[in-house]
Amino acid sequence: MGRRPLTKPRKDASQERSRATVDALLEATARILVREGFDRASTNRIADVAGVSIGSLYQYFPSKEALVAAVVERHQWEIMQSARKDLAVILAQPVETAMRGIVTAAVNAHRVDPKLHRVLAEQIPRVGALERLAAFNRENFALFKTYLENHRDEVRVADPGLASFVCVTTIEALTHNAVLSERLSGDAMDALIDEATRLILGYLKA
Amino acid sequence: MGRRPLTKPRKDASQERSRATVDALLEATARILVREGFDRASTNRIADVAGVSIGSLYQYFPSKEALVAAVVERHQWEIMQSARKDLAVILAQPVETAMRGIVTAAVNAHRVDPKLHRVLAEQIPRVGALERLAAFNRENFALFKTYLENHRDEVRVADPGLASFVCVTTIEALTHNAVLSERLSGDAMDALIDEATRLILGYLKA
DNA sequence: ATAGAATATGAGCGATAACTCGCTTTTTAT
DNA sequence: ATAAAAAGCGAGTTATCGCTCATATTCTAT
Repeated sequence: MGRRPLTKPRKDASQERSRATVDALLEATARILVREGFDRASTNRIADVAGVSIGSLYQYFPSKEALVAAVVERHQWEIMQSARKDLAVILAQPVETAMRGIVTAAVNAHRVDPKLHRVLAEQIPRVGALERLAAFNRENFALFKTYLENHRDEVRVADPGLASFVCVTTIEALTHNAVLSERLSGDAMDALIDEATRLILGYLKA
Repeated sequence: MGRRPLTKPRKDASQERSRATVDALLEATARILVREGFDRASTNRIADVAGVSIGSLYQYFPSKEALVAAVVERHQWEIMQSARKDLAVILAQPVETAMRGIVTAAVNAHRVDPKLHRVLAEQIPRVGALERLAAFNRENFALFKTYLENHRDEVRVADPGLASFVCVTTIEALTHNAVLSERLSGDAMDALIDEATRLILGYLKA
């Protein structure tokens, strides 16, 4: 009887029950990360909070790192959902409105579970998930650059690559800091969006 | 015989020999952080690399956290050394030259042991050292705000607090990303300084 | 020279972490 | 009804980590 992998982590969950288990694990991981930080998030504790045995955890995730990476991936997917629908519209518009739209979209993206976003941004670079984050940023960069090239007549930009680096970095930093600073009353947020838009437009239009 | 603290970590090192020990420990910690990351930097390993016994480590640092915090502090002190002398000159100048000076100073500050800077920025927020970093940023923010208020006639700024947040965040993010991105050939760096200066000046002068 | 203070040592303790494995229970398919 | 596959279980293994302490060595002052 060739019994093979009983402890070797399985890839997918085919039954309804197991899908619920995986979900509970992801949810528990996110909750513990937010409430207690990465260091307190032991696999035993995660399984406990999820109401699942430690053995089951390792049926679906080969390591703690894989589990955290899955949480990161899921969060980024949700952020992308938030941005994608706006983005299609935005990229078809002239710079004045497009830039304001991009800034607004960035703020909204950061508002998807900001506490989780913070802990992932601050404490997770250690796991390989850093790679995914970098890829995510590269995609934003490429999108922005393409937009600039397509609207070259509206802006004064010598080097679209450099300008994209400047703009994407700036927008990301401003929205990130603003949302995570608890300085985020609705009015303050609107003011921040105004300022960021002015900043970027002033730069692009010389 | 009231024998008191034999294992209770001592505060300072009075003899030459012990000062060398402390220094070796700080150096070893920085080296391991850079080459292997926070997680591999166990106290036993640090002591080993420093060529010092684990017992001696705990004579001078009450905990691993204290040791890492000391490394952070030392790095920030070195950065401040780099910035302070420039800053006095800069803050007495009109915005056009001052902003370029600030951006340049920020770049130079990030160039003090950039690898250590990266690992401290990325992996250390967990220890209380995060507090020191926040304080550091708050100081930059306050300095910038004061400058803006003193030069109100040269710029068009409705809210100096908001404008300082925007400028400091932007400069920090741009220099941080640029220096840590290995995109740092001398020419590229100069171009980045130009762009950042234009960005900030365009914003401040409406 | 010598006593006491300062400094250095490293085996080992207690805690906790990630992860395994033999086994039971539930579901699916026949 | 029943066998096999899927899912679940959790005590226990292994490893390492931060840190202690009893003791040894070196330095300073008299």
